Amino acid sequence: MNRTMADRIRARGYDDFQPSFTGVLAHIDTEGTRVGTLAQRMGVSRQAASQRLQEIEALGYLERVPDPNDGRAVIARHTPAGRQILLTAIEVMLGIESEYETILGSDGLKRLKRLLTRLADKIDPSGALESK
Amino acid sequence: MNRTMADRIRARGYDDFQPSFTGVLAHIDTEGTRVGTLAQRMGVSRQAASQRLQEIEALGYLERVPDPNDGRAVIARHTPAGRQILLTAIEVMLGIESEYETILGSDGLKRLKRLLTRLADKIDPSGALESK
DNA sequence: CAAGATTGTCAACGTGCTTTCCTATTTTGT
DNA sequence: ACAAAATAGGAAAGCACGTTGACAATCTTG
Repeated sequence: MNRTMADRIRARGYDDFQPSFTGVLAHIDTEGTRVGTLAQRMGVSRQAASQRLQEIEALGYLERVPDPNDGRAVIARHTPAGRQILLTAIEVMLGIESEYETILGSDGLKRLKRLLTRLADKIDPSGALESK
Repeated sequence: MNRTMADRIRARGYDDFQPSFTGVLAHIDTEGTRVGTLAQRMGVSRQAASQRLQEIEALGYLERVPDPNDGRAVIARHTPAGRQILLTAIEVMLGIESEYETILGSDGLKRLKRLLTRLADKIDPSGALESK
């Protein structure tokens, strides 16, 4: 699904969009999000999150600003272009979901989501990383 | 799930087992399977399949023999050690499934599988590769 | 206020894939 | 029968995305 999303977002003119971007964009809130928090939400290391962030920043969809409350921290937030691409991504996602709904039926899709959510919540609650 | 499997298979003494191996091992039938067929089943390029095959062969779980019916082709098949590890993998998989069953209930797991299978069958029937 | 913890990053490397190019064999059309 | 085309497999290079280890800067504590 993620790959399909990336393909279609690219097809809409965002040539350099990578599958890994969806996770980043989706986990940054409107007021911006710190790198560590983002990494946690994505279930990857801070370093990995930082790398994606840099790539996306280079394309102009995000910017990194120092956290006023913590000199160590950096806050990533959407640029206008980023909000634009986010809207596109949401459209694309809804489109894909509606295709799934055609295949599974409205109830089927709902049940699938519920089952997967339940599983994801119980299993490996925050990824296998912080076990360290 | 795949990562969990690999972790547990490693924990059972197969130190060098990689997550990508599950797909390979699972798609090779008892009489052996040609590289191209395997690639198709795995949904990757022949080259990728060939690479995994070489890694697994180096560890002694598979062997590659020339196809007697086609001088171009190569057949990959399990070695005794390969059948051994395959049994382990199946045990591990059943273990994981039973954990899922605890979370979702027996009916829940069955429904989940059915929904996912239905989706997988309709979507991208043989991977986005052979569209080329 | 020194000792320790936390935040982010750089650098190096691992895994799993793709693409491009190539050889060896088989199949086909005439 | 045989050249032309198709097919099977693989080597090499590169890419996407992650990891780990080491580090400087800043914050928090005893």
